[in-house]
Amino acid sequence: MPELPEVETSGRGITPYCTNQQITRLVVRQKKLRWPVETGLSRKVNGQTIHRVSRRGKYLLLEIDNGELMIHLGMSGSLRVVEESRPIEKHDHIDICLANQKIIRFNDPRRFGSFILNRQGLAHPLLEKLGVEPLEDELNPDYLYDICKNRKVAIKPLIMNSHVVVGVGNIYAQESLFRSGIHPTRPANKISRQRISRLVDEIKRVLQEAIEAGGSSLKDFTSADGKPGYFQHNFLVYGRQGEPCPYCQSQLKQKQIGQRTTVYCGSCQR
DNA sequence: AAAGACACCTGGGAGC
DNA sequence: TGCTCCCAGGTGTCTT
Repeated sequence: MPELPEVETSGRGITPYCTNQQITRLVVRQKKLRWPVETGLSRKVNGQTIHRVSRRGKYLLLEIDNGELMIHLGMSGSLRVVEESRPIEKHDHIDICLANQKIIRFNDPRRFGSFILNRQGLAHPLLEKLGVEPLEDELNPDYLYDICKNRKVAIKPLIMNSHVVVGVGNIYAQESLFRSGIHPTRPANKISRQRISRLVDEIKRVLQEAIEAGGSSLKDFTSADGKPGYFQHNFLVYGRQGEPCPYCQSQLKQKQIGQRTTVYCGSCQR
């Protein structure tokens, strides 16, 4: 399940192989992704050079001559660097073939991902309304508290709202709320500035730790066997319903909040 | 404007 | 073993 740390790690993983490389061919085997892959995409990017890899939210941006390839991994997508000889596997939907004989291969079983040629830069409809980057200074206590004080919605869906802050998915929302001792259903406007400040710190910390863990577990992005493998992080509450709270030992609870499963500690989180 | 429901899709696990 | 059912997850879009 690619959350921001996996996206960041994927970007770093492919960067050394594709930066300043010419695209010799683009192969689309499956057009039906989250949005249909643009007709003639292959022709449009053929011969262009990838100048830079960056990230906005969970979108990876591969800057090319006349725009950028905007890749979203959805919930099950992955990118791998493979040799040309590597057999095509199930759900290998798109190949970016490069002049250095490497292929950036996009695999996505659930096809919630997307592969878009963006000619509008940050004005693209999918980018223009995105909230702040969690690891930048723009996510700070002032910013988040200002938003929270006017909202009655539960804090968990609020921090998962990509128009507020990008890159906080279900897993890291649960982890950061647990670490900051805030109950996931607490209305956003009923949380003190001090506690919001703590939450901001924990969001940054949990994401940063996961990126560092990913960087070490993914050092070879061309690894022969298996997928790049989303790193196993030591989650404190995610997926641990019924287990004892790591802080107070009381049994962790599970609840649907905004159609998303949420695990939390009823005594540590208020 | 805010909040909630819903859709998209497949693999994997549970229950029969 | 095989079938059916349900769930996970991100996020855009529609409805209230």
